Amino acid sequence: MKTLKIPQATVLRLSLYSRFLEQVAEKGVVTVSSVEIADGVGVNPAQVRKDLAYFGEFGTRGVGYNVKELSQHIRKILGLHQVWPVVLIGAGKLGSALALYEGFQKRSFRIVGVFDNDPEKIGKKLGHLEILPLDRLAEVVEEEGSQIGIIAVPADAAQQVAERLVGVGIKAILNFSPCVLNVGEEVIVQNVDFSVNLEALTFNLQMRRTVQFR
Amino acid sequence: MKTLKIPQATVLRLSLYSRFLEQVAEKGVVTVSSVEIADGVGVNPAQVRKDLAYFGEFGTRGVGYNVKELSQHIRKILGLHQVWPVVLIGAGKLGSALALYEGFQKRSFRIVGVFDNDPEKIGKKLGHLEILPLDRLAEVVEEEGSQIGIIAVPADAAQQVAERLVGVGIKAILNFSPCVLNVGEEVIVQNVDFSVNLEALTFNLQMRRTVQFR
DNA sequence: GACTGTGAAGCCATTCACAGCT
DNA sequence: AGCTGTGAATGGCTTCACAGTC
Repeated sequence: MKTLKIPQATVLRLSLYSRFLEQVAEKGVVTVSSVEIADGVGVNPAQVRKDLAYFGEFGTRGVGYNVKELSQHIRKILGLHQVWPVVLIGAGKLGSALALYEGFQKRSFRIVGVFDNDPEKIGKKLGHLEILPLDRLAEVVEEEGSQIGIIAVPADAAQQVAERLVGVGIKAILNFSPCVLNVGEEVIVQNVDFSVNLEALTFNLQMRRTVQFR
Repeated sequence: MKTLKIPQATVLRLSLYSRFLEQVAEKGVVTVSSVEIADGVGVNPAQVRKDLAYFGEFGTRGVGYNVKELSQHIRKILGLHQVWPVVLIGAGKLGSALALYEGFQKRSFRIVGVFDNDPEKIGKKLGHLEILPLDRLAEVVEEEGSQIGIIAVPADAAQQVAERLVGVGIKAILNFSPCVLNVGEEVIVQNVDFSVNLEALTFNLQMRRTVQFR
């Protein structure tokens, strides 16, 4: 077992496996095979086995994988054995929805600060959190030890916010704004871009209309 | 120039090119090179040229691409020369944020119906749209000719909603719920999954702490 | 017999490098 | 000289196929 050079695609799938395993664990299932996991998340069984094999030998030949055990392993691989304090920039409609989303804590994330630059919003509450002005960002990041920031501001402010986040020591950004952020190599960015995904749908719909498939 | 077998990755990038071109068009720029586009969206210039070459020869050697012209071409390739009527299921926090998001119309999408099964919400307004019960779905889809549905409901309802959408003739689904949908081959699904993306961040943060990079 | 772990093969996507046009 | 379009080379990811284990 050696680490280093894990395909990005593998990491994304681990997340899916993890959720699937927690689902079946709730139903009381004790053992699963790679075929069951594969069916559950819509991939090839060999893929599942290969993905897991990057990190060790978790299964038993002839039997399969112990659900609880594998679930724990994957959570640890993904770093979810600890709680991650996250700062959220942008308290608009999307930002508010994210701030109030209960699903984060189930996956081991905790929003520790919500920031906005609109004086109208500052001081208001989102759940148990008060919306703070951006000047308080550095302070909160330091206090809480946040390494992750979520950007939920309009496109024209996103780059500026990104730089600010990097400036206060944030190491990873989840970007919901519809633009490409320009940050140093050392900062990890993941984009959640609905338009891009919607447009993949329209492209394919159009294709099917003009070209004959299978 | 032949169609068929366009890499999925190419389609996603086209969306980025499209947005980038509209940005620079607003600034009055007339011509761009593949290098400028590449820098703008963070990819390799050869990639840009290859992506575009799947669909024709849009550039002029020695000069570059005409911004307006290329922008139009790409919009057409993505199917954005027409307006797409979209139905949205789920009027919770996320659904509401999506219903009120102004960015969709800039990209040629129009939300034509918002649905929920919570009697508390039905009848309330989201912008100019009234929240409707799910029984009205078939009617709206038919009237508006929607082919695209957005799922913004909790995980435990998502599969059921997906089947309902397929049942009324929806051909493509943008899924915001944290689960893998099981629908027929003929339905196109794109998942927007924040947890998966967040967990890619934690994985990488953890990696960097334990393993030495470059 | 059932299922994992894994080398090898196959497939797809990205990047290089250069001919060809302006 | 500058830049596109593209075959060839490379790199990465997925799937196959089977030896190994229970």
